[in-house]
Amino acid sequence: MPALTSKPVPKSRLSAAAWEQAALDLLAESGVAAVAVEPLARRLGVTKGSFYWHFATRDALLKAALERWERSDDSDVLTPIEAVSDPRERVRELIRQVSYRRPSHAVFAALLRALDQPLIGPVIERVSQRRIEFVTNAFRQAGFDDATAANRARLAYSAYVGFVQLAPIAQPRMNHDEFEAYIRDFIEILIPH
Amino acid sequence: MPALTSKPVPKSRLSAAAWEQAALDLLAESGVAAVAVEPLARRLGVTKGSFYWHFATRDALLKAALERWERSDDSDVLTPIEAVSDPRERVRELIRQVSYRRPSHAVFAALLRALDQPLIGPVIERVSQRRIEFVTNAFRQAGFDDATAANRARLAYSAYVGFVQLAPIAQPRMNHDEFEAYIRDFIEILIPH
DNA sequence: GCCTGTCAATACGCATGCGTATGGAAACTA
DNA sequence: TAGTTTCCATACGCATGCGTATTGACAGGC
Repeated sequence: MPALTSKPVPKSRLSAAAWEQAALDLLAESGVAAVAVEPLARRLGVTKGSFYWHFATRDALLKAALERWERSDDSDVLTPIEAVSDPRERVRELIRQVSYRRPSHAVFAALLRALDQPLIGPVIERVSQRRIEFVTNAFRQAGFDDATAANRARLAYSAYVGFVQLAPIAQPRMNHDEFEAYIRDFIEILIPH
Repeated sequence: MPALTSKPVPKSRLSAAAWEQAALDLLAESGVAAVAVEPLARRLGVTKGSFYWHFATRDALLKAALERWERSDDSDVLTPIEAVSDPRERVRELIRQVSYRRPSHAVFAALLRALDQPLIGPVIERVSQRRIEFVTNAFRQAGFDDATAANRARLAYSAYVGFVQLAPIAQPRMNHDEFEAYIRDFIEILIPH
């Protein structure tokens, strides 16, 4: 039974894309600092001799992986939700996405904790900008004036970021009903009536 | 001119408290990972031979420093604000404290980014619990029922945490007036009228 | 003035991480 | 089948961080 931690067996030979995906998986699980060459290689069942054929440096891998994530995050999360016409329902759906903690959100949470690093900061900055604009538009369509919509969007996004950070240590661990009630209040507070 | 980064000159001989304070300073500036024995010793103008006389291990220092911070954070931030009688004004004052980014908040922001570490998680957990209770009480006094007060407090605290995290990369860097307007909306949204 | 306890310097061993160099095996190509 | 390209293993050098061991300097108590 060869199962140390995950999958220490190389299917065949590796591609750069495989390294990038593995980096994102590890990133989501254990944070940016854990994305190191040797551990990744062990996980893929090879040695770092392989890695340095595909990438010049560790930062190059990180950069490529982040670009991959940023692309997929946009098209997987925001774009589908844009189809929802009612702005209240759209925001509700956005929040619901978060609660289900898809892999993309785990990556986001991990990146938030490494905002200070030069490779990470700009990514979060761009993603945040787009998301806040997305929510601002929803609020405008819900009838708020521009300034109010912007501030409510900032508040909503900050609350989202804070929630993502605090969720793993949430005190008595909210159950499903409590969470639904919280979301109801969340929406009601941000978009009254 | 012996000034490399800060103060590489030992006043005399060091105490454990001096190490703890230096650890908190470095923590606030560069995060938990930066709190390493040799860099700290350099900063204090000694070598690690000194450190291991005062502390058995690096984690022991971190633990002591965190206890020190947790104590002072309670008495410096929450307790003084409890004196403010009007709940709206109390929350407003709490938020204002954050905006001025006192050292204690820089420590908090750094700790948030290391929530996964076993020494950090419980500290943030306790501090968050107390703060959320504090805000929940304010909302109750403002006339909300228990469940609503709790959810609004969660939302407010999440927004606070998110704001602290995002502030360093805030897009066009809010100016003072914009920030004041944001705070006004923040209060208005959370405690209408 | 000695002696003991307090604080610190130096030197070491060990681990982990990055990146390089070089050689080998497997796969594709001609 | 011979040769080239692609992918990977092994071994090394270097840096940083933790913790230990040993020795030294300087204080105060006697």
